[in-house]
Amino acid sequence: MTVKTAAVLDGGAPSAATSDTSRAVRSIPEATVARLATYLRVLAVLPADAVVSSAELAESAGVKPAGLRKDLSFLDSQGTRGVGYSVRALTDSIRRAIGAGRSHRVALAGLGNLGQALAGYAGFAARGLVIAALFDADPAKIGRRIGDLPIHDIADAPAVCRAEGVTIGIIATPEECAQQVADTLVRGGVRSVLDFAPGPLRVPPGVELRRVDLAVELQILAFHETRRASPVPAP
Amino acid sequence: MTVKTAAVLDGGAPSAATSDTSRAVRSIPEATVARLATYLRVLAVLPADAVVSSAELAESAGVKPAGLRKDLSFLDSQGTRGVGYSVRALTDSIRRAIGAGRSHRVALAGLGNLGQALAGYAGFAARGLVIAALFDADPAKIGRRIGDLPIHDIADAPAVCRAEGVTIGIIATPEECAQQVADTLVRGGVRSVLDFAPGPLRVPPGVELRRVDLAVELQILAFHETRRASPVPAP
DNA sequence: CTATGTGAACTCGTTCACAGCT
DNA sequence: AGCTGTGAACGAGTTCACATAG
Repeated sequence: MTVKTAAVLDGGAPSAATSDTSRAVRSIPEATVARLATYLRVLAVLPADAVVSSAELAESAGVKPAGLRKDLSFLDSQGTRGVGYSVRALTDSIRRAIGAGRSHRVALAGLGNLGQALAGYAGFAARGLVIAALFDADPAKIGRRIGDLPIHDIADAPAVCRAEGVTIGIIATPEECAQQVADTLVRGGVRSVLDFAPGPLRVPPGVELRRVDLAVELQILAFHETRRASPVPAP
Repeated sequence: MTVKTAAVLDGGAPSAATSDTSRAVRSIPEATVARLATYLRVLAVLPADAVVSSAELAESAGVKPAGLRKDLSFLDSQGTRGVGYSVRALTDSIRRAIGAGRSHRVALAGLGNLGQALAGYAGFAARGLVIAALFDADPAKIGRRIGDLPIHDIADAPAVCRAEGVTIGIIATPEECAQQVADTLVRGGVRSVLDFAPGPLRVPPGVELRRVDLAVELQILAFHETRRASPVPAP
């Protein structure tokens, strides 16, 4: 088998790159952050007072022991040599490093099937993510409620986001409105955006952008399928 | 701003790694494949008889010209020096390389909100992906139809998948059943799996696995938010 | 003697600069 | 002159081996 670290795609600005509000904090590699989140989930199902070895954790998380230790070396981790890691201590440590400590307020724009799936997604709260506002542009949806949150008109996003202290935005709208929605959210003070809409999206410097493109994911699988069909071009 | 190539997460087997049905085909880097898919989308909105420069395409796709050309260098691409790329020729070339040529049949397991969102997702057909079978374990859902496809009992997956010639499977079930569903699909001949369920998933060697973990994506944004809060530890 | 922590080699991917067509 | 194609430098991330602490 071949486990690949999922995908991606950048869709944002040309290069500008590293700029950011805070200066280049010499810190945890993004790839490591992703894995730390996974370790956190694995740790969650273990008794708080217990000790695990890197081998055990790695096994559960699907990575290699050495890699796991490398990841943990980025935090002020405190494993005990010859023994292992205290589940409680390690959990706290990762939480602190990753920001699962403080809670972040997120806005969700676009309440089609995908948006509703996201709205209903558990595991948000567990990770310190609080969905604080819902937006859509469809008059038929505006005003209705999902759970105990009302769906606001996307046009009101700037005001609502500020009022709710939202810093993270999720875009689950059709491709056409994605850019406009992003602009609106950013105007509301959103500094990190997770975009599910296909197509390029541009955000101002200082705003963090991540994309998940379903079509691209599938396309990559298709690629591997195709490759299977033609073992080797011609040696 | 900081555009990051999206995420990920492995969750699969420990290492086994590179093994695969076909021998290591010296071929296109995965990162490049992801971008090629994007270029394809950009190209789709251009007149077939037209010529674009790497600069123009790169601008639209959100990458740098040099990088784009590097990507294109992996295929038998034929740009004309001093001029640019023929939209038609380039499109065909990418299609062929990526496998958007032949059509792949995919099975979708789990028809909750996310599953339905996926089932309704356009852009599949456009990319040569055909949803050929739907599965769920909920008796209330089995037998109903979405579009013109009936929802089958996941237990029938092996038979149905083989009958339908399915090679790609999408798992949109709750975490608890993910592993079992994966096993079932694989038994039905599925060779590539896209997993949306959190938690680790193990597939046999030779089966390609990709994961999209919403919680992890969000967690990464939260991380950047947190980092923003503390500019620099203490110089 | 066990399991952690990490420097150093290595692999993969990105960036750049420029040579080569047209 | 203009834009493609790519070798070579660079950087990020992964793997490994081993020194180190309990």
